[in-house]
Order: sequence, then C-alpha cells, then structure tokens
Amino acid sequence: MINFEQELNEEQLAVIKNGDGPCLVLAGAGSGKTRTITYRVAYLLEKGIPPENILLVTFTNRAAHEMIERVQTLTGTELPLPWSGTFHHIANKILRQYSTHLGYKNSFTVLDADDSQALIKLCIKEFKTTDRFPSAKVVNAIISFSRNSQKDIETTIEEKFSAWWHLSRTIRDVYSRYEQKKKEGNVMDFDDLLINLGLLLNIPAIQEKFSNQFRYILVDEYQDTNKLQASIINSLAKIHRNILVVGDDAQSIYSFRAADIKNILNFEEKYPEAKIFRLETNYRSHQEILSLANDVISNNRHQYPKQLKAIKIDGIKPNLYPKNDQSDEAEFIVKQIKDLIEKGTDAHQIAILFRAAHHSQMLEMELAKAGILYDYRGGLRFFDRAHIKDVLSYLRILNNLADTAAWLRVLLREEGIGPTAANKIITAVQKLEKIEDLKQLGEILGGKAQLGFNNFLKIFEVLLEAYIPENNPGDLVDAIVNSRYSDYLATEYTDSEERKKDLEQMAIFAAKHQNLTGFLTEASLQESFAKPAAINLKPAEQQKRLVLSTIHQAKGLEWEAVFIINVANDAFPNSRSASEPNGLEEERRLLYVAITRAKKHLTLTYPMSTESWGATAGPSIFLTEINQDLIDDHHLLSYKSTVFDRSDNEIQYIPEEDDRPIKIKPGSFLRDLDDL
DNA sequence: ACACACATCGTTTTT
DNA sequence: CGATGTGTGT
Repeated sequence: MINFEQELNEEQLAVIKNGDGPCLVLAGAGSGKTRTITYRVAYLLEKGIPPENILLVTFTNRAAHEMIERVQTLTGTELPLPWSGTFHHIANKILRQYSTHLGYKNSFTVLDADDSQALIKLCIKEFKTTDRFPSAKVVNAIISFSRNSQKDIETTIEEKFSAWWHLSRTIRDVYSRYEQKKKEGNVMDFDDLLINLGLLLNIPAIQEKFSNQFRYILVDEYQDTNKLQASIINSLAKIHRNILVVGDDAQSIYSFRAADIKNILNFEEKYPEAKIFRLETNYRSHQEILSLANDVISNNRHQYPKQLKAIKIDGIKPNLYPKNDQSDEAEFIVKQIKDLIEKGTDAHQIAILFRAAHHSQMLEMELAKAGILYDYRGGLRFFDRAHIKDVLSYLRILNNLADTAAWLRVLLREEGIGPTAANKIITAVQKLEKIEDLKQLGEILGGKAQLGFNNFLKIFEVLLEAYIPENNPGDLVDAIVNSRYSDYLATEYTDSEERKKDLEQMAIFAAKHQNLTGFLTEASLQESFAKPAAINLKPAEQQKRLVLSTIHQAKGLEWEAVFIINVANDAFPNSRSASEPNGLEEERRLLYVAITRAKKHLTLTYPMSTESWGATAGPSIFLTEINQDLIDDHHLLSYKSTVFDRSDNEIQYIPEEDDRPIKIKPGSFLRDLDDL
C-alpha cells in the first residue's frame, strides 16, 4: 500500500483523490507533474482498475517508459500499462487492428518525414507549371499544418504561408494527389495515423468499444497537443468522461507542429463540469534560478499569471558571460565543466542546452579535444541516418511491394537508374503477380539502367533468401549487411566501418521484434536517437555522461548544472520563428523552459561575433530585457567601463579580468550594450 | 536518360 | 557549409 498522504503535498494529493471527471491540472515547471500523474495511475491501479482500462498519453516514448517504470516501482508489480505512449503510438496500435475499415491493409507502412517529402516531390512534378514553386519541404509543412490544425489548405496558406497564396489551387491538387498515392501504396504518414484514428472513431461501434474501454484517460504535456489530438481525446472519453490533462501554458513550445494553447485555455468551456487544480510549488530549482525564469516569462502577455514558489532558497545567482566568438565560448564552457566535475558534480548531472542542433558544433569539437564524452539529444535521429534508411528501405519493399518511397530510395542509389527508369520500374512492380517475377523486370529497361537494376537485385535476392519464417527481422538486417550493400558502403563512405557497426546495432534492435511490420513501425516512430558514439554503450555507461541537447529535447528533464549557450542575436530568438504570429513569445517560453531545467547552477553565454552565415551575434534581446539584479553580471559590467578602440574598422575591447581582447564587428551589439 | 560539375539558396524546433 | 537545383556533356 502506498502512503499517498505522506509522499505527496496537498496540491498533488488533491489531484490524486479528486481526479475523476474532466480535470485540468496547471502544473508549473518542476512542480512534480510526473510524480502526480504516476501516483494517480498507481492510485487507480490500487483501487482495482485493470491496466487495460487506463489510457496514458505522453509526449515522447521516453516519458511513457519512465512513467511505467515509476508506476511499477510504486505498486511493486510488473504490471504493464498496455495503453501508454505517444498519440502516434496509440493510434498505430489501434489502426493495426481496424485500418481495414478505412480501406487500408493492416500491414500498412508508416512513412517518415523524408519519405513523405520524396512522395510529395513526385506529386509536385506532375502539377508544377511555374518556376517558383514551394519546395517539397514547404508543401509538406503546409499540408501537415493544415491537417493538424484542422484548417483547410487555403486558410493555412493564407495565414502562415501567404507568399504562396496565388498557388493555393495547385498546392491543393498536389495534396490530393499525395493522398491518393499514399492510399494506393498502403502507406500512412505521421499525420495519417492521427487523422485515421479520428476517422475510425467516427464509426459508432468502434468509438463505443474504445470509449467504453478507456475508463480513465490521462494526458501529459497538454499545452503541446493540437486540435486533432484534443478531438481524439474527446472522442475516446465520450462514455466515462474521466479525462485528466496536465500542462503548463508557459511551456508551450510546439506551435510549429500546430500545438494549440487554446486546448488548455478553453478546457473549462469544453467541459463545463471541469475541476481545475494548480501545482505551484517548485521542488527543482533554487529560488534564484526561478526568479530569473519568472522575470523572463513576465514579458509575455499571453499567459496565465502564476506564482511559482521555490522550496530551495539560498542558492547561487545565475551567471551571464559574453565571449569573444563561438570557439571562445566553447573553450570557456569546457573549462567550467571540468571545474564542476572536479568539485564533485557528476557529469550526467550537467547539461548544455542550445536553441538549434547545429549550435553545438564548436562545442563538440572542444569536448572531443578535451576527451569529454557526452550524450547527444536532438538533431539527426539514429533511424534518420542515410545507411540506416537504406537498409530499412529494402525491408520495407519486402514488407510492402507498393511502398513507392522505399523503392525510390534504393533504386536511385544505383548507377544507371535515374528518376525515369525508377518510375518505370515502380509502375511495373504494381502489376507484379508474385515477388519472384521481379527478376524479369530488367528486360523492360535500357542497357545502363538494366545493369543498375541487376545490382539492386544482387542485394534484394540475398534478402529474399533470408525471408523465411524461422528468421526474425534481425536476420534480415544481417543479410543485407552481408550483401553487396557492404561494398557500396565501403566505396561511398570513409567511415564505412562505423556505419557497419550502426547496422549491427540495428540488427540487434530488430531481433527484438517478432515480425517485420512491427519492427518497421517501431523504427519510424522511435525517437531514440544518437550520434554514432553513444549507441554502442550499455545504458549504465551512458548515464554517466554529460548531456548536450536542444531545448526542445530537454523538455521535462532536469540537471544540477545547466549551461545555455549562444543566447545571442540571430540565434535565440530564432528570427524565423520570432516572425510568426506570437512567435517571439514562444521563443521566450523556450528560454523559460531552458532556465527551469536547472536545479542549482545556471550559466548563460553568448558570443560577440560569429563566423556563421548572416548572423550578427552579441547578446540576445531576451538578455537586455531581464532585471540585472537577478544575474551575477560582473563579467558584463566590466564591459561598460572599457574604452572601445575603433581601428581597422573593427572594434576592440580589452576586458579587465580576462587576458584576451575581444574583437567585435561594428554592429547592433553596441546599442544593446548601452541598453544594459 | 543520366552523370557530373557548378551555382545558388537558405539555415528551427519533432512525432 | 550543405543540401538542392541548373546546365552541360556523354
């Protein structure tokens, strides 16, 4: 039995005890949100609710695993929670059983962003009449946003992509063609998973089955759900109406994915009987850090006023350091980290956060020089790396001969095959009776293309031979590794040995799955990522490491010491994002999220100049907004007292404490400095 | 119809 | 600087 009264505070306890019916829990950063959800689930289980009647929706798979683990520890059982995971995972699980109602085969393939784009590219080709046409990436963004926000294509273009307004007709045509192609190929993209679940739930019998089954629904990170997701939840909760959502409007950072903060703000309107709970006690950060966070967010106008109070007082003020350029910044951070580790902080209790994945490049070089190992979150996912996707594509063809995107990928790689020959092959494949007839296809091709196709067959035939019931997906991956594909890797890449190791890892992962479809779906929905260095390690070793992460990926996590780098002009806020409606506020929330990850030490840095394309560097406007009393800014103050030397069309500044002079390109930063 | 060399464009965040 | 598109030559 769990002693809820002792292990939870009053705010949290209220949620656990009175969480029936529609409930909105407004949980500030570090207020024990995860704790509250896990205890609520444990409470329900203790009351005898069967696990399969609980639906737990999280933002990432990682969060789902973490919660299941914590629930298991709490209840002291190995109880699985079969219905926990991301929206996409849950949708996938249901669709694997019922997608035939929508005209799919249950073995449908899930396309990732690249595949969708490749397919859209084909569609664009069919309709494009002018030279200036949005790229496949942009068209994909338009389509995806429109579907997730449940607005039609025209409205989406008008509101968010107005530069293409005159082409909305054609873009709609491209969209229809794309939909058609997906249906023909029995494939779904990420958005289809949600949309099709929505459609499925329009069928009364199915809706009744699931809304009857899910007696309790819990949704984490509700501020980052979109309209579509909210309507799915609403539909699933129709019978029991036990829907408990947890979120923090100040941490809404996914509007680019059509996340709609109105889901939280209008919750009471939608569910008039809703109960509202607030968690306002912060257990994570020292008051000094929280004060800075509160100060930053207070510049936003669209928000619920909040009074987050820290339990921990008497901490250290956050630090702010300007640095010469990005390499100085990186050197400095490495020095600070070595310092912290020497003084006893565990490496895995330190994180370096940044606005965009590529901001970490300098730092990674410095860390490599210093021999410091790190875990990397964000950026390219493991399953998005080129060689991994190649191998997946062969498997996908095996799984679904109509998978156009997979065909394109493997065919275009072969010498002698271009778009035209590839299309010829793909069209012919659709009419194929049995897979063995594939070998005859070469005959319809010209000389060069035929050679290319034969090279493809050398790989694919090895795979076909390995495709027997006794084998699992891992053996199939091995088969490809042992085929001509290895030679290809060797000739194409200098790091082919590394890549082969990646594939071996992939085989191990694949071997955990019973069937091919299951493995392929996991692969496309997995957010598990890693730069090559990190994946060969056992989890225990991984946990010892310093963490590098984008701020988005850092959501929900916490560390003793946090460094936020490149808090600079043209970097943070990101200018494109800031120019969206309310974009600046979202960027500010992003900084808020970053700051509130820190428990004890918080350091912000920025470069004065940068080599990177078109950027000016210097302090971010967010830094000029903050109350200077809240930061330990003596490093900054020393700037003001210095005389600028304007020789050689370059401004030089000799700091009082540092030994290195700082060179600044004439530009905006001077004005900003005066504002400080 | 393709390959290969050269130019140009824009560069966020993720299931 | 890297991915993507254009142009030319085979």
